[in-house]
Amino acid sequence: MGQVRRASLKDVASRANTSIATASRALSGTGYVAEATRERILQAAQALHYQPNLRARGLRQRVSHSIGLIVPNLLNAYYTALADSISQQLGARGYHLLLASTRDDAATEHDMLVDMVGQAVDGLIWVPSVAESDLLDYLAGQHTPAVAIVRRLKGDPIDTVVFEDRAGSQAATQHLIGLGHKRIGYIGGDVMYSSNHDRWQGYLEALRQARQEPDEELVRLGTNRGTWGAMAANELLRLSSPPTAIFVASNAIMPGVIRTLRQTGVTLPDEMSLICFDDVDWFSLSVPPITAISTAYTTLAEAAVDLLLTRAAGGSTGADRPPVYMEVNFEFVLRRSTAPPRVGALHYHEAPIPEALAGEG
Amino acid sequence: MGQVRRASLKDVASRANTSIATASRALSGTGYVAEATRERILQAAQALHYQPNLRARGLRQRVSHSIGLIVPNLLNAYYTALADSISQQLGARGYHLLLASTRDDAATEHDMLVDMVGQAVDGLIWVPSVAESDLLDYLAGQHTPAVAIVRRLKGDPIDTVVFEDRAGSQAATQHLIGLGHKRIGYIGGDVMYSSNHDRWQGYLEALRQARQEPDEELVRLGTNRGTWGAMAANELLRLSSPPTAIFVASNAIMPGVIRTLRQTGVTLPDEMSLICFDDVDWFSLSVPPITAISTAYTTLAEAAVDLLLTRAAGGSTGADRPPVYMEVNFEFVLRRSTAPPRVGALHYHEAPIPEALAGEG
DNA sequence: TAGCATAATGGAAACGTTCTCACAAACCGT
DNA sequence: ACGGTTTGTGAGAACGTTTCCATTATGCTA
Repeated sequence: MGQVRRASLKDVASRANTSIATASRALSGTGYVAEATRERILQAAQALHYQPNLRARGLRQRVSHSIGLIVPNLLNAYYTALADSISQQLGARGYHLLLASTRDDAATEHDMLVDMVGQAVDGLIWVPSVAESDLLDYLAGQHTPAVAIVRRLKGDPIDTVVFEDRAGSQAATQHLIGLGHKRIGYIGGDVMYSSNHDRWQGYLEALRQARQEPDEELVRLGTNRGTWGAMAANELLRLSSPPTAIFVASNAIMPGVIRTLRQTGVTLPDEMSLICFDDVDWFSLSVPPITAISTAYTTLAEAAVDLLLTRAAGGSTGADRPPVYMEVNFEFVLRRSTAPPRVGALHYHEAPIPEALAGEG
Repeated sequence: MGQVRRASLKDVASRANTSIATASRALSGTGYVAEATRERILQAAQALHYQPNLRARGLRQRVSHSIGLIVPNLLNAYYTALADSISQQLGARGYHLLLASTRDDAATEHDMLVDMVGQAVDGLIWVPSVAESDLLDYLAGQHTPAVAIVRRLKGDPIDTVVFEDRAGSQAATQHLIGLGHKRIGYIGGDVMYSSNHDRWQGYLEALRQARQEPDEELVRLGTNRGTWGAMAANELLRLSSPPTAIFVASNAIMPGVIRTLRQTGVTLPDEMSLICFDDVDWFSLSVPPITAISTAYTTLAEAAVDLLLTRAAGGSTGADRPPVYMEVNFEFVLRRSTAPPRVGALHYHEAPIPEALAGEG
């Protein structure tokens, strides 16, 4: 009639003919326990394949050594790289990772967050999908520290680490301006997300600084998806005065843009310059290779984990210090998809609306 | 001097002037509780922002409603798509996801797995990095059900869901053979992993069926990384009698292969046919678009979750039924990177050893 | 030899739940 | 008026830990 459950400390203790308390001490290495007894206990534990129940331990110690990560999805290389990096960081510091993806659905996001708090995570790393959230009060009420990444919350009420969206975007646009472009298109995601908002603003800012009047026609705000890129690029090309360069604000949008450009026979970089915020590996293999603003995922991950764990440790380091706001540097990666504008008008073939791409699902 | 911890059931109960037991019943909706009392309790819970501690609940109920996922990394689109899909599946079924990535390091893998069992997950979805593992005995001892995905364990001792590595590989090779290729190169990962092993075998099998003598010179087994692809492609090109087609066994290897081909000026598909096991979105944007064997991540994820949860539910469905082994279908995606071999010898430029690519880290 | 720190042990409380009971009150059908 | 069901409630055990505390040997110093 072998037991049908995992061996518990009680089992170990009784097999080693000792008390639970002593067994606990022996295994955790704290407090007094005679060498002989320790030996017996260790052996018993070994024999029973004893594995401490971290859930119970967490309950007693009120620390779970686990943190939650909430991202919109795992299909965009953006979040994937982040998750991988964060997972590494946490592992190295003895923490477990609970992962949830929200598909940018507010209700789902709410549920997952509440749920993670329920799981008693020690902290939360969170890509918020909304700028203002009742979840903040909630988190405060539950005494669960959280750090926002990638996207900001209004007023930055909690620790925040984002990329230099505005500055990077500005640099990209300036690059195009510097090449002599007068009509620069912008294809980006929904500006309700701060990252998209800031990139958009960076673009406008650069134009203003160069004394170029922003043309609303040239700005296409949609979603961070390949399908949107295809549509938006099509629209830009059909303008009576199409752009000579396009700044794409997310790698997820790029496949659609490139596809449309190919289908319409517009050549890069002669007839159209193309630059993207956010570098992914296949950009360097594209024909021509794509110039991009590269962001340091690892740095962001490190910063976020650091911030969170310090905050979670609380007490000593001052749990009530004001929220920290950080931006991690971008890097300009010059490749071959940008060049001075060609003189003369742009001609392109009539293109069918491209079919859906394998997007973020 | 407000409380510095989360509100517990006790707090709710005392605020509602009732017992813990009744509060529990009211909130869980089980058993008898008077309407008036229920009202009071719900209000108290609301006021205190009460959130049940799932850790404690799990302890008592011996069910955690969480499952662990162990993957080699999250930078390869392969595992990323899988993780995303599994995360969706689990979320929909009310389960939490604990994620760990091992970097294919056996020691790390061991630790993470033991750790997850310690967390008392209800089950494990696992990409094993070794074919035989003492972890199996361990899992059995801990009564933690697990399903292996992507890679098989020797003898398939537990539920297993993999892709049709062998058949897909065979189909890819047959495609090249059908085009008339006589010298088909193979670039793949370490065959200690069953997926790589089976793909390699599928390739050999196809050759044998076509009465082609496999040439060891043409087979390059290394790692699933871009850097390896670059090296291996270089080696193949330098052969006195180079291949006219290359079968690449993993998407992660492709960037390096393509880079080398570009650098040496070998044109696709005229001078070299290229086909890849495992389709990723940028293949369709490559020049030319890459022919590939596409695998159904979502299907695999669904199957794995189904299998695991049934197993975890145990009892009713027969917890002791023999392990299930499943393969999920591949799809052949014909694009433009494959063509009949060109007559005449292949010429290529001398190429430098390409620098490291952004690989799996 | 008394006094006292040190070493070794086990009992029991606590963490926050759920859930089995026992009990009491109310309501029923005879 | 009586046995029986239904309704409502709370005490307390249990889940598997850690940890505080009390207890007992043991060794040492004065």
